[in-house]
Formats: sequence, C-alpha cells, structure tokens
Amino acid sequence: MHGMSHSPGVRQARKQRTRQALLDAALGLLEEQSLSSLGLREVTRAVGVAPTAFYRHFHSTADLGVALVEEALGSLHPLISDAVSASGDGEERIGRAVALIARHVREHPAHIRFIARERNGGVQTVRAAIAEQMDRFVAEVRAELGRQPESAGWSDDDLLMLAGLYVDQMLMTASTLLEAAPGEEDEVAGVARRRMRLIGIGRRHWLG
Amino acid sequence: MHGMSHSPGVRQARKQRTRQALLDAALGLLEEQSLSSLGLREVTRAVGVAPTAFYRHFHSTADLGVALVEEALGSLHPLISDAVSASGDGEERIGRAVALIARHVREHPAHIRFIARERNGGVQTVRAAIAEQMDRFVAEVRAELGRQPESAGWSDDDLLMLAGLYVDQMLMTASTLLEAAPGEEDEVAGVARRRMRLIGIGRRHWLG
DNA sequence: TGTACATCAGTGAACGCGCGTTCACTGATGTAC
DNA sequence: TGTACATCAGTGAACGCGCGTTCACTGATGTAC
Repeated sequence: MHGMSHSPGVRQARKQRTRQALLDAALGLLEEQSLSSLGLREVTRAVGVAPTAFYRHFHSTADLGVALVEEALGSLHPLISDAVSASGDGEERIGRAVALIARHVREHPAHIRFIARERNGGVQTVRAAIAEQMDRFVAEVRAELGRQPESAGWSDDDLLMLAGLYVDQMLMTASTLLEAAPGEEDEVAGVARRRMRLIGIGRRHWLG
Repeated sequence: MHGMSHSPGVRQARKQRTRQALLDAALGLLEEQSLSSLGLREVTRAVGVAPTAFYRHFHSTADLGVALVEEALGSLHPLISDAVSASGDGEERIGRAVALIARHVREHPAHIRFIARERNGGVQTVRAAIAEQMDRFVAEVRAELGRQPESAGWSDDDLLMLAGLYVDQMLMTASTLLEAAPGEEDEVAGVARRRMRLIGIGRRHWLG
C-alpha cells in the first residue's frame, strides 16, 4: 500500500498534465483566431496558471503550434492508410473513405480547423510542420496506391500526382464539412463522394 | 490654366489615394502574418499617417480585410472565365489555364497569399467575403462548362460539383506556386497540368 | 471674381490596458547515503 | 527507515512597450451668394 521504493515520476506526470492543459486551452482559443494572434497570457489564463509557467513547456506560442500540429496530424497516419486501402469496389471504398473523414471531423473539429487555418497561416515554422506531415501522408497514400492492381503501368510521378490529389481532396472535404451548417453535412459528403468518383474514373482511364 | 469653375474633387482624390496606400501597406504586412494579428497602428505607420487617420477609411482591420478581398478577387472574374473557356483541344486548354494562373501569381503574389491565408483564417467576416467570391467563381465556371458540348447530359448538380473541383484546383495550384522555390515552378505547373488532365479524363467518361 | 461659411481628411495628445519577458522565490518531489 | 541536499514546476511582482480608441483641433478644399 505504500508505493514503490523510488519515485515513479509524479513530478513528470504533473508537468505533462499542465502541458496538455496548455495545448487543450490553446486549441480552444484557436477556434476563433489565428495562431499569429494567440497570446501566451491568454493561454495560461484559460488554464489557470501563472503566465511564466508557460516557459516551462514552450519557448513561444509558435512552438506550441508545432506541438499542436504533431498532436493533430501525428495520430492520423493509420486513418489515412485505412481510407485509401479499404477493400470492396470503387463505390464502396469512396463511401467508406468519406465516412471516415466525416467521423474524424465530428470527433476532432478543433484539430481540423487548426490545420486548415494554419496550413497557409502566418507562422512559418507551423506551416513547415504541417507541410512535412502532409508530404508524409502523400507518400503513404502513394505507397498504398502502388500496391493496388489498378496502378499497373503507372509511373512514380503519376502515382505521386494522384496521391497528392487525393490528400488535398480529403483535407478540403474535412474543412468544408467543418463549415457546413447542421443538416448540410450530408450534401457536402455527397459532393465529396462525387468528386472522388470522378477522380477514380479519371484514374481508370488514365492510360490507354 | 486656372482650372474649372467648380472643384472636380481634389479632396476626394486625395482621400482615395490614402485609402489605397493603407490597403497596399496592409497587403505588404500580411505577407508575414495573419489578418487577425494585423494592427491598425502598424498599417498607418507603414503609410506615414497618424493612427487616427485610419478611421476615416475603415472601421477596423477586419473591415480593411474585406476591402482587400474585393480588390484581390473582384477583378479576377474575367480571368477565371477565360481560363475555362479557352478554345482548342483539352491539352491546349489545360496548358493555357495553368499558364494564366502562373502569370497571375507572378504578378499578384501578395493578393494570392492573402486569399489562401484568410480563406480559412481567424476573421469571420473576411472568410465570408472570400467564400462569397469563390461561390461566384464556381457559378461562373459552371455556366461556362454548361455551354460546352462535353457537358451534354450532365445534371446541374454534377456540373456544380465539377466547377467546384476546378475552382478549388485553381486556387490550390496558385497557392502551391506561391510557395514553390525559384526554379521549382515548372515542376509544380507540370503536376497541376496532370491533375487537370486526370480530372478532364474523368469528365469525359463520367456518363456511359 | 470675391467673400463668408461649411465640410472633412488628417493631426497629436492622452487614456487605460494587456502584452512578453526578467527575476528571485517557494515548496513539493527526487536522490544520495 | 531517516536525514540532508538537489532539482525544478509553478509563483508573483515588476518592467517597458505598443495597442485601439477618444477628443478637440487645423487648415485645405468645397459651396453659396
């Protein structure tokens, strides 16, 4: 009942909790503004710690932004591969991919908003962090596409082009769903599916 | 030599010049930050007028942002229609459309950056102004597509879907060109052309 | 054409406020023995 | 197990600074007659 012999890192766990609270608070504040106008004091106020505590975790709000990119996109890689590699015929795959995106947007709206906003935002290091993750997504999608029989005869360049088109389309769909009025989501999802269908048709007739 | 009988609006012309100077200065400052962190004093300082002069022209920096949307996108409607309606076969049309975009990016980089950044930015009224202009572009492209023989048998909904895909693709191409390192532009344009080609193939095989 | 008055774009001082950052600190947690 | 010392996450006061906004103003431009 009296714990282990040497301390298991209570201090470190508390620090981690504060850090996460700062990230969560920032993400909330960023629903209505851009990172380049987010203040360090705003964030600490929302958490309920002293402004100076911020420096124990991040050098600046830009630094925090890079951590948010990691949080928002780092865990998304499995989902992306799933979305592309789903089995079944083309129509089924499209339906499942769009449903996966819609679910992710419903469960993590603030993360998606943050990425869509800062992808072209005013903070260079954050833009670079997002671009790096997006490049990884494109590379993963390309690898997945390369495994499919439909890709026989495709050059590496063309596969990369197609992968980029799919990834951009996914983010655009997510961002549009986010802005959709309640009840409009189905229509947005329908348009997204038809776009994917048209791209799929282009893919099938690309050669020959 | 002594001017016309009643004043032709010297005062109004000067006011217009100051207003334009504020817009130009703001656009320059926005290359490296988002509108939501742009300060009114920053802008007037860059122009060389008193901070209070700002209020003679705009209620706020958000208001100035809406004016910038008008400036950046208002004059773009003819170009968009041109890009879609160019004559010649598919490949020629694609080449001309991408060249038009590349030229516009070269001539108005700050405008494109502003739109790409604020399309998902932190200022609601500016987002709405951009969305409205984009909707107009989509409607215009749809009308242009509707006039082409390739669109026989297409439903209004599908034409709208295709028009949206083209417009999103154009903005994405513009934004990617903007971030391309010098010398990389040709490769980016090449990928953009292949994307357009694939979409065009999907279009040709959409029905039947 | 000349005069008297109105308009209004731009000024400059002043305000209260929140910002990022520094610094020496506190006290719970961790470590050595 | 107990004691003495080290670490370090979080504190709170203080700083200088730039911000948005108000206000009464100035003087060139515009208008009426």
